[in-house]
Amino acid sequence: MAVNPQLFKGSLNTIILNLLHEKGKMYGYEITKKVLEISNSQFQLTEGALYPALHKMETDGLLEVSVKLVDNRPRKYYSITKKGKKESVLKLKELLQFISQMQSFLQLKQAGL
Amino acid sequence: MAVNPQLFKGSLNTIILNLLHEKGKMYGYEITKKVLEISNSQFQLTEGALYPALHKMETDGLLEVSVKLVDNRPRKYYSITKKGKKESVLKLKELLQFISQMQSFLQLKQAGL
DNA sequence: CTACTATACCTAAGATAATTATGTATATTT
DNA sequence: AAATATACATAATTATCTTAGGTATAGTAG
Repeated sequence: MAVNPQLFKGSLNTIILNLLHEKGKMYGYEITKKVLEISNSQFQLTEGALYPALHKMETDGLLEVSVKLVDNRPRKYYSITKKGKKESVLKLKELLQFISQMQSFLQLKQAGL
Repeated sequence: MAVNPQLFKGSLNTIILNLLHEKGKMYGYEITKKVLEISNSQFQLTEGALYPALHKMETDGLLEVSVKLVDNRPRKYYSITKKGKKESVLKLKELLQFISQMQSFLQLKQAGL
């Protein structure tokens, strides 16, 4: 009973930013696994969606990268910048507003408006 | 303090279907005004988004149309089909799941996971 | 009586963002 | 030896929305 992935689309950056805000630093592959885990396998964040999103947020100055060599393979750790933290708080607010908005819409529906 | 319109994108059809499920029949212009009203002007559903969505749902058999002449102008009333009702219930479930999913994500965040 | 606003439909060009399908390469498990 | 997991990445396509425009009638404001 997976959640319609369409709904997550608008919240992708919000999820990533808040994860990084919380965890400090993570690398791409780790993020995909973590999101799968905390969503009980309901939100499969594909790499084709993730990597371009990470690159864009880096370009926008929300994230910064440090590369580390692990097992002879380079890993790109993303951490959140000051600007990114502001953005993550903002996006969290927006998400909460959206949720409350949709809930009141559904309540109106049940009230028979 | 308007809600980020990006978040509504994935819920456009859900909103339209549930409105029509509730109200019986509505026409396009009426839907834009109603959505603006019940969202306290926070979600401006543009016509460029609405009409293509209505046409697609009609093609998909979720909606059906009856044209009425009001003040010498044709109005296209959309009503929901049996198939559309099933879809609206499904989409409502998906939305509630998404909301609960995001809330548990935010709780995990506050718990410091 | 003219201009603006509201009503009511619509589409097309462009932007954005996701999916799907690949591609590369190493390490581990079967 | 083959398959899976790890770890990065991009390109083509598709979906969906914004922006901007178009048509037309009716009512209101100056």
